[in-house]
Amino acid sequence: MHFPEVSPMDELMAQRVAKLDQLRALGMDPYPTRATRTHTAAEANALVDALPEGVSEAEGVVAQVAGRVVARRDMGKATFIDLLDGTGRIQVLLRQNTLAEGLYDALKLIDLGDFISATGMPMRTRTGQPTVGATTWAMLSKALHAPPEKYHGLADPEIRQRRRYLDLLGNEESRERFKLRSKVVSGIRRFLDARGFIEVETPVLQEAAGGAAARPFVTHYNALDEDRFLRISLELHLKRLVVGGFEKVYELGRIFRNEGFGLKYNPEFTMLETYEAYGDYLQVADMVEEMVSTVASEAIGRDTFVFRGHEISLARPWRRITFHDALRQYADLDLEAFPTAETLRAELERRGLDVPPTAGYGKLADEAMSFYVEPHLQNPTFLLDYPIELSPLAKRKPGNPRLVERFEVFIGGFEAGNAYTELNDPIDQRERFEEQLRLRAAGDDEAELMDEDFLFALEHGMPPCGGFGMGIDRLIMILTEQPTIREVILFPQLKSLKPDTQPTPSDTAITSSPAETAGPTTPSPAAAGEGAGG
RNA sequence: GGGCCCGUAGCUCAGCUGGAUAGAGCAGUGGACUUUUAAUCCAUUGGUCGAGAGUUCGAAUCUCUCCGGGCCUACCA
Repeated sequence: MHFPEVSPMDELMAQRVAKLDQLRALGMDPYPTRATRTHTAAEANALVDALPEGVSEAEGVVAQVAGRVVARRDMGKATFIDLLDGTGRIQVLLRQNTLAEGLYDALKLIDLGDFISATGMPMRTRTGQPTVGATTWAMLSKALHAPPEKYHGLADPEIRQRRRYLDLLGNEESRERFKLRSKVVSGIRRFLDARGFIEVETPVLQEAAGGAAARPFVTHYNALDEDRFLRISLELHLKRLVVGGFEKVYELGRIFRNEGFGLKYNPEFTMLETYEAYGDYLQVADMVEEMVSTVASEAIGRDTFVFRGHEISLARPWRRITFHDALRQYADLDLEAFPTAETLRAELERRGLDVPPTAGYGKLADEAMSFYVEPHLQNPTFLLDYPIELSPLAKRKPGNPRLVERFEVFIGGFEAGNAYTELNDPIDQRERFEEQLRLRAAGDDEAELMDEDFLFALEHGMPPCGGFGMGIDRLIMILTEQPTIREVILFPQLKSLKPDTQPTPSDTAITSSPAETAGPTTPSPAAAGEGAGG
């Protein structure tokens, strides 16, 4: 195994713990209650960069910076320390002749990973590096473990994902990637808000999880002594809101699907769903094109990406092709020649595809699409007009009762989004649910369940409506050019650690003499913490 | 579930066709150095080589079992 246990008090940690006492002996609290800073690293750097040509000191300016000690170069009577804060790095120069008595010697109590503050004049060193020429410094928080190796960083993917804090504090690319994710998400919100959408929140815990073909997680509600299901989609509640009169709604939230995890799957993932009254799936397609290309350009500054070896352009317009035409083009398969589940199954088996025994017509067509078509769809492509069997919540296509007005959008060879002209005929919707129940009875445990309240809502009338759903994580994968979903989720699902490898608290028990400031031990744990401050 | 691969110091990794006391860099400790930036230089601490069993005069190295993990595949619109 390559996963380090939380070590018992090893030698390195013992040395750091001993420094706690040494700091206290010098009158320095290793964990002071609060800190002050006047400048972020970025502000301090900018201040120096703004100095006129030939001027190397910001005379009269006193800047206090704070951050984690990420590098240290000890030159004898001068020491350079690099601090990392949320805005970047700032170098601090500490010299024996500019620090108060004893403060220079106390530098040996600073280790990599500690948080300190340093105060002094912003300046430029001989080599041009913006630097705070410190006249004093203070410990803000002492770290008891060494940070990851400074040059190679933390490389083990498991530790990087399981202990993301170590990845983030050691690997700048990782920090940048998650900042980018945040910019994309806020960009999506800005885009939708600007178009008059309102953001809403709907229940995660549901009596029946519907709106998608997936198995839910089950949990137990103690107060009612009933099971609840974690939502697998946002759809049915958002459409209730359209019935209620909200014309443009979206929700950006976590959904949960009880399935395995892998390169592009995580059991909990972030979904965007939008519903627009008086819209249809073609209007939604226009909006999606605009939203994704706009957000990519704004958040990342470009609209071409290299994803899994393919160059992908998000520039508009995006290609549009029907589901049937795509199968004709990439598989030389004409679905109209195989109109029943039996004939289609026979054809796919003749071609050597391994299809699940319970698959109905829709599932079979989808299998063929996944196998033959999906890998070719690198640049954004809308696949239009799906078989009705695959889409129990979408409205029929006028003139062709076997198709629905639906698209899935593919980018980088996988599905990134899904949209319908929403089915608003309550009678038709009831029949579709009944068909789903038949599929379920035939062994498809991902088929939709009847949702009587949703039907009751539709029976009150829902305006024509275009709806859309997009897996945000997959979009982020493309925009950050990451081949795995785990690299774009801060804390991805991982196998649980077996008990004998789990850190045990007693292993990390630390003994050092109590701080002068420490009060008597509170006898009741319930009385501790939380109440103070404010 | 199937296939391939990995586990050596706190971190990043060598060593693996069996050979003596298991190495390097970083981090740590001690020392030199008042403008460095992967600082440099000198010295030095630290390892039950994932665990167990076996083969052998001798195992980090070969075999088996187990533990933990990764990748691919399968499952998963």
